[in-house]
Amino acid sequence: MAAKSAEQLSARERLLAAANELFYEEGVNTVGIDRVIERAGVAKATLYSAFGSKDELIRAYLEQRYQARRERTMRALEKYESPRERLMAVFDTLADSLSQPNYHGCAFVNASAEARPGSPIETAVDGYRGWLRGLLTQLAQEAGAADPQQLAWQLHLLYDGASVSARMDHDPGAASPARQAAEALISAALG
Amino acid sequence: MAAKSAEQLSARERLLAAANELFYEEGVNTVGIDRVIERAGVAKATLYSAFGSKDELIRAYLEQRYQARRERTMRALEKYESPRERLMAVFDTLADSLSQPNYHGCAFVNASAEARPGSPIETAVDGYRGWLRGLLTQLAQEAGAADPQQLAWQLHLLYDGASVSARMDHDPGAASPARQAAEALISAALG
DNA sequence: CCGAGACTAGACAGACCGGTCTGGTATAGT
DNA sequence: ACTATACCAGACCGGTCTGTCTAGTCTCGG
Repeated sequence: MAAKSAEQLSARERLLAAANELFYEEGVNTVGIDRVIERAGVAKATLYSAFGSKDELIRAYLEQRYQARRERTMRALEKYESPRERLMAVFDTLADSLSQPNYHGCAFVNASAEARPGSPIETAVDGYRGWLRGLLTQLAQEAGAADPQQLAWQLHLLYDGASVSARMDHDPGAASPARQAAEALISAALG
Repeated sequence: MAAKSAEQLSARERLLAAANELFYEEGVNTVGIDRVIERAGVAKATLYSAFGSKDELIRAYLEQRYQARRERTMRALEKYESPRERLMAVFDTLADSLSQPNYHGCAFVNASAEARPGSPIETAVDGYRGWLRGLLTQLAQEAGAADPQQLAWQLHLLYDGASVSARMDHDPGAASPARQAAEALISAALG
């Protein structure tokens, strides 16, 4: 459970950590294999025995971010009882992410923009988006929305829009209008 | 005024057309100079005498798309009188774009995800986003919103979110929930 | 007729790409 | 003590990248 100290991380874990930093900050295409292994302090052969290809390393990097986001979001949900509060908790978690100093946009949007069609990247992206949409839909239904799928889609648009705006407009407060809009849309959908 | 036939387009125009197709469909980093000049039927030296660098070609490509979108949007606005209808016309134009068969996401979001910080790409992106935000703010103000900047920001989030969703969820109808949400937010902001 | 400007074709440079392979070391299980 | 495993360092391969440069063609104004 406790975090391992840097020296005792396995080669695979160090590779994933290095990939997470470099791919997220500079883009999956810009960053070459050599920079990843250099930061991880790992031999090139080790990377290829662990992941098989760069595409698979990228997929593992996205999968890791997906799991981390899911856990963070679910942990925030647990603090509330009502579906409506739980919906807003999703946007609270988003606000936390967007206001972090090294925020560089949604990793999935960025990776998808660089991905070749049919690459394993798209699989990871679909998984992440499917989970978030499903979560929003379920909460919208529990809240009693007349059309839960429609409300979930609208909230998903706000979620994505805030991620885009935070990066492209250099404004870490983009989650605030998203949150207010979400409140208004939820109220309208329940009335 | 009339479109020139393909043969009498200047080398610069043919380069911009080729860049528009290739960069938009496959990404600005993935597509190399050689593919652009091959499609344009132009020598490499001509590209570099006309644009100076690949980055500048990308900037010109984005600038061209920005102008095209601005003209299309403004033309749609002119058909309406009331600020509220004019706001919705912005989303009508968006719906047209998203439902085109070769839609590959917002060119500015995609290019920005691939851009190195400080590259001329960011200048073009800022110009585009500043124009759209300004337009939305002005219309929101004319419509009588209590907080025009807040409403404009919210609508901008929906606009971006729909672009992202159309591409990443493979759903060209993403403008529809954006439009409905925009209606609800505008009503709430005027009430 | 002459020369300037715009253009084409393509070789070339230097860097970097993803990926493979060899060779050597350190450690742990039996 | 032997061996399997995991790992590191780095050479190497074929290919691609942006950008430069040479050399030759075509057109048009004066």
